[in-house]
Amino acid sequence: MRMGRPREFDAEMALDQAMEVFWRHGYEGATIAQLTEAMGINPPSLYACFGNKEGLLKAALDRYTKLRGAWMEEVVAAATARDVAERMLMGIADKQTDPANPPGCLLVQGGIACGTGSENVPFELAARRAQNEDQLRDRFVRAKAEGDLKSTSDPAALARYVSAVSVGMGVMASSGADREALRQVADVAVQAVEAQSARK
Amino acid sequence: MRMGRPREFDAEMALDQAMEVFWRHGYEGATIAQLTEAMGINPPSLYACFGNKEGLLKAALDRYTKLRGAWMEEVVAAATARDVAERMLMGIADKQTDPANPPGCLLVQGGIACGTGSENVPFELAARRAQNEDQLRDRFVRAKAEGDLKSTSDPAALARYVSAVSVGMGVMASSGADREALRQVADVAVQAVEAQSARK
DNA sequence: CCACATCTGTAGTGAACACTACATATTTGG
DNA sequence: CCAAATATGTAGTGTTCACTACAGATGTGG
Repeated sequence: MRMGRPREFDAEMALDQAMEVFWRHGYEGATIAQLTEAMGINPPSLYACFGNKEGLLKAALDRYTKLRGAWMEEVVAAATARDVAERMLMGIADKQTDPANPPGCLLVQGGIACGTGSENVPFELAARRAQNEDQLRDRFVRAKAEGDLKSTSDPAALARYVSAVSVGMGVMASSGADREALRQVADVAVQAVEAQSARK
Repeated sequence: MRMGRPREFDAEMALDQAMEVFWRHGYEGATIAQLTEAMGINPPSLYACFGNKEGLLKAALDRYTKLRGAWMEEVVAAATARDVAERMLMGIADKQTDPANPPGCLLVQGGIACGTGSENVPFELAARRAQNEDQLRDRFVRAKAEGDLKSTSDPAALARYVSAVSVGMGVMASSGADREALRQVADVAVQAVEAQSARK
């Protein structure tokens, strides 16, 4: 098997840069010129490595969810449903206002509505958000089984609620909300989960 | 004063059609060709009437917020902070899944992230969302003064919370969540406001 | 050192975009 | 009926977009 000339850039480092461009400008707003410049490569290298613009987005999303996957494990490891919600939402308040990243969440900023030819981008993002929601739901199912949540609680609805608040906070962060403002939202939001807890 | 040839289309009806295109595809995803076709006019008529694409968006946003303004009045007319939140969020669950409109909310679908040259579109949308939030905050300030909310409650934080949930629900609606799912989210969300109520 | 495979940089490609020049049509004021 | 003013439809304009042809560079296997 012949090997040919080796690639001169690091694919993961390049992906990190692409991720940031999509994060800041959205899928449609990000241009190949911006992406290649941020990645430090030329268009042919991008297309040889990732197929096309949408392939690059998917690779960036994979990397994003992989990085966040470890954190989500910490979140669902909290002792109670209430603590899961608090750890999740407070963590999001911090992450979405971390100056090391663009504000908000890539799974929202990436593209909520797209034009003709990119219709599946919003679906792709929604599918990744749904993964987080499923993880939360499973955790809340367990919490209900453990008697941590009321017997009348709906774990799926609770997970969807926490997911909705997360998304809403992401949009606010991207439009300038600061960390303190998001933490206040998280603080109020947790009280709804608390109201579903079996023990006061 | 010379009058010239009168316009052959109704500006408000044309705006309604443009609004729907922006709502479905976002600002960047909507093309002038799609807009003119939906509006039933040709590009020169569009530019003569609205200036440019961004001017058309602003006009559509004005119309959208005007239409929703009446409904917001009903929302804040509810008797208690809790009822305000419930009326708001349940109404949003219904509106965002109304088959007469595209799913979700124009103030979110319009554009959360945009590319170079459209940077102020997200700001424009955020400003309109902030108007609703201010309206809610004023209502919650009153609720606190009336003793309806606890003396420890933060009306601004509560308003920001309800606004965040609304936005999150909008994103969910646009990615396929049905009315029942959104109502469940609203139901949970209201409990946080209930927890801030003075009387159980 | 050679044949081949893969990568890289330059320099484009056609298509789609927002926007407009211009000729024509339809109104009002005199 | 004429002149000025505004609207309309046709048919473009230049620009930017995602994407690629191609030639040269750099590696591996024999």
